[in-house]
Amino acid sequence: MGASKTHIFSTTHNELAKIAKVMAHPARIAILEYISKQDNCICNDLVDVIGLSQPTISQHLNEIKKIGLLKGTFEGKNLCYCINQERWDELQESFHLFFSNINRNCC
Amino acid sequence: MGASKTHIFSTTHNELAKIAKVMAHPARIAILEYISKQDNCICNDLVDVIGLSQPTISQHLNEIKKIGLLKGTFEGKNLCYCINQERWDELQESFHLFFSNINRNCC
DNA sequence: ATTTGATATTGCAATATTACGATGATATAT
DNA sequence: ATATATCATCGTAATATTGCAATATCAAAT
Repeated sequence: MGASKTHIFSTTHNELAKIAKVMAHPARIAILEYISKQDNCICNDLVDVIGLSQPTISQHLNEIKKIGLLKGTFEGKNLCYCINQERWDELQESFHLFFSNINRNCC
Repeated sequence: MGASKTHIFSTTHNELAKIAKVMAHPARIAILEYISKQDNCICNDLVDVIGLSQPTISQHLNEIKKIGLLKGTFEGKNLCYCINQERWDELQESFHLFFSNINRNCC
């Protein structure tokens, strides 16, 4: 085994799990927080800020990119990206919905 | 490697990542949603509801328990647990804080 | 055209996760 | 006491994740 049985779960559950998975690493939390606090698009400096090797940062960025949290240009040297705020708000809403939907009558 | 370099990150980042990790599996999302919607504490039926084997469900429940999301008795047959609502609210607040803290002046 | 500066990709080793069968433990019913 | 029902633990196989060195790529400057 080792692979999740995604097919037995609903799309909603799989989607939220996928988002959570991206957030399930302190480096990616740190990267997201750093980018989200910038005034402008980011150029490099993440390797210095986070403290992991360049290939590792690159991989983490890719995971973040996969769920649509980054926007900008990713071409060669003119790369310049920042948080996709629309997507950011969507994720926030997903978590909000999940946590809001609780039966307060229990216990 | 294979292990996260948790020591180079802040407690806050590690904590949020740990919580996200628990939510990073559709089975655990489904389990949490199911329990959180119940009127009463849960007794069994999770194996039927989710569709994974009993040992697997047991493992997932343990992960959820580790971050304090369940309360109740876990002794033999008198087991009876439900969502720890205080903790639930804490986690909700953690995600809310993370997503709220974004610089809207960028792009 | 070559160098430079920066990110991406590949390949690999170490570790973690997911899943389940077999087994163990524990409480209740018979 | 024995059987039954239910959850926990162990052991193991399959797969995924993390991290980095080496290397490739790519755009701009020289």
